Amino acid sequence: MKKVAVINSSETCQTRIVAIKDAMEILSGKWKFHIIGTLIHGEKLRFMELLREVDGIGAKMLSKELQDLEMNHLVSRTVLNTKPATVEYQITDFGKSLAPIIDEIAKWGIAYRNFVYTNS
Amino acid sequence: MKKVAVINSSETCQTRIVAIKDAMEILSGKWKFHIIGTLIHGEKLRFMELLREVDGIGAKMLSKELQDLEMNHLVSRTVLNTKPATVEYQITDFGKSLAPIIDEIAKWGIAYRNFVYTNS
DNA sequence: CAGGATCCTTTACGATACTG
DNA sequence: CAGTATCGTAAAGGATCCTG
Repeated sequence: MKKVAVINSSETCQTRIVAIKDAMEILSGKWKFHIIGTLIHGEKLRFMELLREVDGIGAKMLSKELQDLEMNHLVSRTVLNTKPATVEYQITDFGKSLAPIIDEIAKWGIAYRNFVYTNS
Repeated sequence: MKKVAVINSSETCQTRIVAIKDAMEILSGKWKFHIIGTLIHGEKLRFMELLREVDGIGAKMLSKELQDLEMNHLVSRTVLNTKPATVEYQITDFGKSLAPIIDEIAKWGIAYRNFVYTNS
């Protein structure tokens, strides 16, 4: 009984560590959260629109990050047959499940500012 | 009235972006969450203990990350006058405010696994 | 318009050896 | 014990030019 409990708790802990590693691997980098945040906000954006809205990013980075996000099922990509071709990016339903994380991070970032400001 | 609303929402949006940038700057890297998680779990750990508990990290990285975290008020460092000197690291109260973020990320990491597993 | 190719700079990270 | 110094590699990020 005790043994089972220990094993379970150990497994839970390992699971958490692996889960955090997974998540960070997918979400790491300078731009992921900005892109996702932008897409959650304004569904269906074209490449150029994202390039403008995600402040400071370059075309290469945006392209690469979008591919990553698409590969991980967080963003969908639709090519419209116009000419010249336009492409629409959209957050997936699963991608939307990141909203709570982004909210928490934003909240904490604000709290951090207040804290540093108050204690300096 | 409309104008005020727009300005407010724009300011709020900017604030969020900056907050996320702040937070990610402080929390980015391969090890921050693991170290913080470990310290939240088991208050008062020495350098060597952390080196053992944070799986895979090297002394140089640990040292540098701890300095970062201390500088950002997330971790406190206490030198005990024993010989040879031992040092205790401890999460600060403010550092503990990261717990919700870590929880959300861990939750999401698990959900991600399930999602990918189910859709593949 | 949407991006790939190329080249370059800068960080991140890691192994090893060494010191108070 | 708790680090620092040094060196080296790999990955991230960016500027510019080019193409269907």
